[in-house]
Amino acid sequence: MAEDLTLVDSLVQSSFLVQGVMRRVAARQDLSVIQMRLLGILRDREPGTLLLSRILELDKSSVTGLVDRAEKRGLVERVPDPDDGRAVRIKLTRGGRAIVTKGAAEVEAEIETVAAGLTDPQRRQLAGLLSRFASPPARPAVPGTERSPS
Amino acid sequence: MAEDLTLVDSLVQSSFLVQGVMRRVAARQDLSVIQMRLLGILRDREPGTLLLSRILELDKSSVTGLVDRAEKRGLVERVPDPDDGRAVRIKLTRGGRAIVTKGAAEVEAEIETVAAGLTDPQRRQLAGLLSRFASPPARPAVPGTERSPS
DNA sequence: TATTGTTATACTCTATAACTATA
DNA sequence: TATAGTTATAGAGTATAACAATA
Repeated sequence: MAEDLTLVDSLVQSSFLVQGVMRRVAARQDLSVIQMRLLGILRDREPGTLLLSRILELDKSSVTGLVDRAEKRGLVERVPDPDDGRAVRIKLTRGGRAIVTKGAAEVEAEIETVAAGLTDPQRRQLAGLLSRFASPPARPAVPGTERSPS
Repeated sequence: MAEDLTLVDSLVQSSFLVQGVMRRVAARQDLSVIQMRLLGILRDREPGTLLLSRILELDKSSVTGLVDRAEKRGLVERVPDPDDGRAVRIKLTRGGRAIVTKGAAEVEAEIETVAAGLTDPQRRQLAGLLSRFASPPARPAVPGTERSPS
């Protein structure tokens, strides 16, 4: 069983599978995937609204709302940018960091479970191939794009 | 460059990449990913509201709204189920089929572009590994789960 | 003038609870 | 009683357009 899918089909189906895992993990903290992804991005950065909108590929006004809701729940905070009076820096609170750390660990664990059928060499191979796929060398992308909650 | 990510990281990142492709392709038809996914599911089935809700992992009332909007745009239609007076069958219209066919081709083309850096054997290998990942043999899932617009 | 960010508005997506109709 | 589906409601997520403040 499980006759091989095409490359595209297998990528599309696994993307839904992974998104489903993230959705269930985020839901446990009463968060959406996009909220968890926001927290994931903030783990190693303090971007402004505009940069966040480029990373997430959302309109800046959508980011304002996203950050509003996260801030209301005490997960992130806005601090004034010392170098630019117009700008803010958005950063994780301690509570936000705790939640994203836990969420990342749970996503990791659940995906590892799904991948349990693969041997170690197969896992390394898959990781290597996907790395090249997910980060093509010649990609004129936005700096910092596609860093995600893991 | 592109030092290898962990298996989980590469899966998460590629899932965002693929979802981004689908979002842009669907947006060209002024559709969301979930609407395009709905059309994709209907390509080879005429499920009822309840079965659709299990496939999409949404509440049945969410499916009602989803189908309402698709029907209003002439992409799907509800026909009475001949075997059950309570049920409906949701099916693609001709226009809906045209759109999903085009969308699937575009997703295919865009993902192929991203995968252009891989050799043929690498592509086969990746497809094979992902197939086993995306459809683990021992998965007590809902029948029909995770079929997507491609 | 251009950039950073927010606000106002409208629509889609989603879940919960309550309901109707049929089995 | 149970099942299939819809409706009412509320909230999150998103984009567009217009705005304020700073560069």
